[in-house]
Amino acid sequence: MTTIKYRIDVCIVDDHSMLNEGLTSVINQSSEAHVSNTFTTLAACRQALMERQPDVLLLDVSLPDGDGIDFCREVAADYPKVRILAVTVHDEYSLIHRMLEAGAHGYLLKNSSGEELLGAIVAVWKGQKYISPAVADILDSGNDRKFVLTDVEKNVLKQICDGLTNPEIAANIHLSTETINWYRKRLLSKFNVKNSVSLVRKAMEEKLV
Amino acid sequence: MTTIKYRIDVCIVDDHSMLNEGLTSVINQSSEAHVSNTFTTLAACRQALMERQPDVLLLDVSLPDGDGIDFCREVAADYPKVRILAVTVHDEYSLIHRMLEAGAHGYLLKNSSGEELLGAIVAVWKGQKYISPAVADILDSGNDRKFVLTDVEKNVLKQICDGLTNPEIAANIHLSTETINWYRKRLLSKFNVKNSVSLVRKAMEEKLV
DNA sequence: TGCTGTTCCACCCAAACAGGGGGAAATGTT
DNA sequence: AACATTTCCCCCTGTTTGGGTGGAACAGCA
Repeated sequence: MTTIKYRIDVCIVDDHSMLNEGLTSVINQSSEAHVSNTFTTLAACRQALMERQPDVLLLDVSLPDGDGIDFCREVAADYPKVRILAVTVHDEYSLIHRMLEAGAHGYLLKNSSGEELLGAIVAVWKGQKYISPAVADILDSGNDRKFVLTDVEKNVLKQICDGLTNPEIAANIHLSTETINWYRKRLLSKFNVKNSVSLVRKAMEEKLV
Repeated sequence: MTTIKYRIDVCIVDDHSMLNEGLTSVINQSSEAHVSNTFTTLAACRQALMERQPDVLLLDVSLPDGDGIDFCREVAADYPKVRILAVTVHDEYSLIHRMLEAGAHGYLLKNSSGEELLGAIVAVWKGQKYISPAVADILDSGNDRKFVLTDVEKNVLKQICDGLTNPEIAANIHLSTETINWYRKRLLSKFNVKNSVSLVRKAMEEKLV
């Protein structure tokens, strides 16, 4: 048995305090890392980061407080030495992609084992990227059928999902009703569906809303 | 310090093994209960129940294997002595209502503390119902605006959500297109929305799909 | 400079949707 | 038996949608 020189300093941001307590307990039982703090809101975490930065930040995607993706970008910019490991239930291509693009150093699903979590913490701490196998599969398979949308298309899609009609959307973004109708049809074609209802379902399933 | 006579036997069914391990660790550190087994699928749990029944079963709603609600009904029928405590992230009125109706003895959100969890385990073990305060609020506030749908309405709603048109649905359940159209309009009115897209969104948000 | 792609707008047209009306048969309740 | 409720069907109306086709303005790029 080797002597431990250093235990990685970990903070957790997740609104499910059950998971917070559970993960803390699991991590603290290990010899590689220990949890110095847990938060259930982004605000609390942001506050604490100003005082003190952990080595690794475990970050959920959906917080009551705001968006884990934006927060990830924020932390990566303000505290580049903090390694960010996304820990979430969301296995949608779009979310994983955006999270990694926002500067996350690893992405783990909550159905991973505690063992894998510890391995991931060590890996990102060492400066490696850690993508769990299941997530890597999703990234690969999603690569061919990823939905590339222009800004206007995203905007129109969002408003369609909110139940707005072509004339209403047209009024909102100062375009012709016919143009909006054209975008709607392009979206139907890109998502390979035949009506707006299916479009909305698919967009929601892919978490593009 | 009092002497402990008995520790409540707890099993956990949740597909997020991180939470499983975490909860196990939290519960086992307490003096009131201990975890005898954890499962990530309903099938595994069903198998184990035939051999041995715990005092309390912690049950998630969404399992990869099937529906936590149906499973709850099944366990309540086959093993009436097993107390079921729902532990989930879902805070929608419809789900809570159906879970309790299916025979759950308690309902806890995953953002509850470990302390509250232990209290809940003890409470349901004693034969009490445990509804966490946040959940009780939802049940109360949801009582007035609950959506009561007839069987046909539910059927039509489901097919609308799948993107089927009036003629298609009419063909499926052997009714006139006009009748389906009438049901659609009744749904719009019941959900207080003005088009099918909004209807689908609301139904999905309320987890009625 | 020409090429390619994106964005925007237009027109036709059939189908589907949404709002309003009325009405009949079956079922259940009292 | 009288009553309400549920379920089912039909009509009319205007709006919205979805499937085509076509074309102009503008960008980036070779």
